[in-house]
Amino acid sequence: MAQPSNSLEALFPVWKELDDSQRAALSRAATQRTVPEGTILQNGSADCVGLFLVESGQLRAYILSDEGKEITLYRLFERDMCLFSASCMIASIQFDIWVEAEKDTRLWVLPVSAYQTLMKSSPAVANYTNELMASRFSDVMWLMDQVLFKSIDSRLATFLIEESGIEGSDTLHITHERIAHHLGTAREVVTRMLKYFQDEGMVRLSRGGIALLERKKLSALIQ
Amino acid sequence: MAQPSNSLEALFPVWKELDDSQRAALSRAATQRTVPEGTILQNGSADCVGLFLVESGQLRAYILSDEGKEITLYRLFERDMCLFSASCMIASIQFDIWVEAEKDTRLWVLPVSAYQTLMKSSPAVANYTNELMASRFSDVMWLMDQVLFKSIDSRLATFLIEESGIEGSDTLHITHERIAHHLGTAREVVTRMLKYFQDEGMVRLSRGGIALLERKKLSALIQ
DNA sequence: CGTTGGAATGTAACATTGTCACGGAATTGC
DNA sequence: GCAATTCCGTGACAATGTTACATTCCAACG
Repeated sequence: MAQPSNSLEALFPVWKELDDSQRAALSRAATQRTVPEGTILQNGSADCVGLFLVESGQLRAYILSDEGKEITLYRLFERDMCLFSASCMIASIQFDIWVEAEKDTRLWVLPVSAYQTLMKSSPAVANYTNELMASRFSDVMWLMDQVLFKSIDSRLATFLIEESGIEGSDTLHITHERIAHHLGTAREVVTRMLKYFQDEGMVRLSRGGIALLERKKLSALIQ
Repeated sequence: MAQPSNSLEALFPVWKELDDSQRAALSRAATQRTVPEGTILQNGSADCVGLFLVESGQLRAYILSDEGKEITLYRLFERDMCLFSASCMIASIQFDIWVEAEKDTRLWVLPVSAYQTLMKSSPAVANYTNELMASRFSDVMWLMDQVLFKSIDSRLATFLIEESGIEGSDTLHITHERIAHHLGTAREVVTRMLKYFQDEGMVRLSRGGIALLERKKLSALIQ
């Protein structure tokens, strides 16, 4: 059977540090999964399937309040690995994260038991996991900085520019509500600020769409 | 020479997983330090002395904005270890943390190089470091939840009760400004809310002091 | 002792952001 | 075409943050 273009071997950075039996065990345990956009891959602490290794597509990790407010913590792209879908693997993790597919996504699932065995026996895997967690930690600290120290106009401008980079286009197809969920604010606040951006000529709004007209002016808003 | 009551052996949980040469190397590298209340042990990314292992006293980790706003991320007590004073050890850490002594504190300093050698060679140490990072990550996620989803009265009530637990007293000796720095808000906001608490009979205020009068009423504010 | 300087607190006015309650417009599914 | 749903616009108000001071308390000093 033909290997897919992005094999486990190519995606998992510490593969080269593993010995033959470890490689065999991981290959045996790993499975592939393809999910359509919108799929909730992880809801809070509910399940603990294993680590997700993104082969293609895009995931979004976020937290959710009792009242339904949400904020995006970080996003995962090709080659990124999602630790928190396996939070039961690490006893000290005491919070609930949600993960959804932002695009149709193909991913490897590495079961907790197999990965845990690797971590216990291989310092390389344990240290890689460490770096991975530190990387997500850094993402969340960046977000903390944004939430605490930046104003909404700055944060919205940052988001629009970032998003246009991800999509590779000056026109974003996204609703105000989705933006609000990314930023952890209310839809009305986004609408209000976008309207101001439009009045200033920085964007052109349409239903479900935002065209960036003046990147320089938007960038100037970023503190 | 007499060992201090809290030896490295007693404080470092994975000591028992180390072999003799590892123990010897760590003992040789570790130094002790005693710092008075108010000492800044770590400022941003400036230095990278090593891991702090608290023997006695109390530390506070926080972030600081350009404009001088700050918020407490978590606190460290006896037996806790501070990873981020050694952030250079983990390449993926991309944020700046400040650490100050909230009380006179006695701590061990484990130099980065020695600890890194341990992590590379011992899965136990690497996995312990993992748990440690996950634990701090959880602290920060709790804070994120507070900042995003809770109101100020709830957060202040939570802080007062928590603080009285730490101090073991119903009377706190702390200024409004220090509380504001813990909560990541402005001094005036704390003053305003405390005045409300006092009007409701929940606390009695004095210069530099807050007496908790009605814990039940305070607890009821916590969402 | 009185004085004085700094730290801590009080407070009013205003700006920004979040919440609530709508209504209207655009799109989708019959 | 029509109904239902999604998305957006908007005004009023609440909560929190900011600015700019005034006032009070305390400790140190002469």
